[in-house]
Amino acid sequence: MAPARGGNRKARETAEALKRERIVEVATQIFYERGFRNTTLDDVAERLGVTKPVLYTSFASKTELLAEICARGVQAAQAELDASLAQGLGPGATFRHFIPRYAAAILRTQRNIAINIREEKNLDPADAERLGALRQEFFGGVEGLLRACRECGEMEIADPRLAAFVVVGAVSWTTFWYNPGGILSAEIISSRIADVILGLLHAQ
Amino acid sequence: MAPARGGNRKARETAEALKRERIVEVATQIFYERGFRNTTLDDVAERLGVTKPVLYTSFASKTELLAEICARGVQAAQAELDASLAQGLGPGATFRHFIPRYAAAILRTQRNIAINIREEKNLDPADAERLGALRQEFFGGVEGLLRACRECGEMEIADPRLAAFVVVGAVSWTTFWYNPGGILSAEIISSRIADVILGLLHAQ
DNA sequence: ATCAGTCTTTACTGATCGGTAGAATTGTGC
DNA sequence: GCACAATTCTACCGATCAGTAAAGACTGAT
Repeated sequence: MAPARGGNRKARETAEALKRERIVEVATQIFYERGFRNTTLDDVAERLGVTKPVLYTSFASKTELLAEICARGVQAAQAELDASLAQGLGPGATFRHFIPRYAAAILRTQRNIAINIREEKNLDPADAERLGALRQEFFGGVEGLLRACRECGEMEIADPRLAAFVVVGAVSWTTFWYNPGGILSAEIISSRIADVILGLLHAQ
Repeated sequence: MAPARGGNRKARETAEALKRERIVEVATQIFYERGFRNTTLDDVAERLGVTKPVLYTSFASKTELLAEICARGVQAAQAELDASLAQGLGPGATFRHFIPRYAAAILRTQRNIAINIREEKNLDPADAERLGALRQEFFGGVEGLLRACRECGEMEIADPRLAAFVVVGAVSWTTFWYNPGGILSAEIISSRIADVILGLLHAQ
């Protein structure tokens, strides 16, 4: 019954990964509810049913935990962009494929996005720079896609950069009003937001 | 040369008002740069060339100062809405009058808006409620205006509430990318944003 | 049962900072 | 130039909390 040495190690690593995941999950919720600086690591540990030093076996510092939480939002958005680009469609079709999935990803990672926006000044400068670069990369991708749409004549876009700001802004802003327990489901909102944006760019 | 008793008192009150204004101005800048919790009142006092207790002659607490800063953003937006409504125009014309001025007001109070969004969790609960009510009032006004536009057949609006979210979101989001020192001036941005929004609602 | 290695807890430290009491200073009117 | 009021400064308190060291508990293998 006893697992071999290798298996044991693997089991420990899985356990560690699960623990890390639980910490991120709970911390995301509390940071979102009360704010980063109004939450102590004792609060996080308490809701996990453990004590503070346990957190330090998975994260080197409170800000490292914050950085991990922030990163997940941008990464989810970037993953949708990558997936849409990988479909091998033309610019317009790629954009139409992307938008509803992007909106859905933002609603899914709503708390991460909100924390990222709110707590940017509490990040370690190195992390802030890293995350800023990720955001830039994503934004550049959206802008590039819009520019491609314009160049092949599929959409009327006066200023691709401003258009990208409006698109990203309209989607990101849902973070501040979307209520998971409300009347409108995430599916309906992401689909309607997509309609609005595509209508805006005459891209339907 | 000596002012009368009444004049002296008035002078003192003006001085107090000016002092209060300077404190708000400087605190807005530093809170915006470093974040509320990363700024000490000693920092604010230092940049003003005074010491901490001086701040307490104008504000009862650090959070009261924060609340004042946050309130100014919403108030500026509300003032533009009120002014547009007071023109006595029809819904569509009122909306077209309002949008560019609203965008300009947000760019003008950019730092206040950003601080309001970021530091909401650091507000005193009573202040948070008060400011939330102000925001609600403003949002309700925009939603009502859009509903009126739809009802008199001036615009195609499927869901006035969602439309209000998109309008407020598109404008508010400028807070996070507008750079006062950048290429695009506030005038150009507010005018272009207005075009985008009005185009979106087929209201031009 | 016992031992070794791992994980968890208790208990503490050191630094930070909002807020304040009382001394010192400045300015004003006579 | 003096009395008196208003304002500002110096110096401190007390609470909070990230982070850690060292003791203790658990686990599985022998």
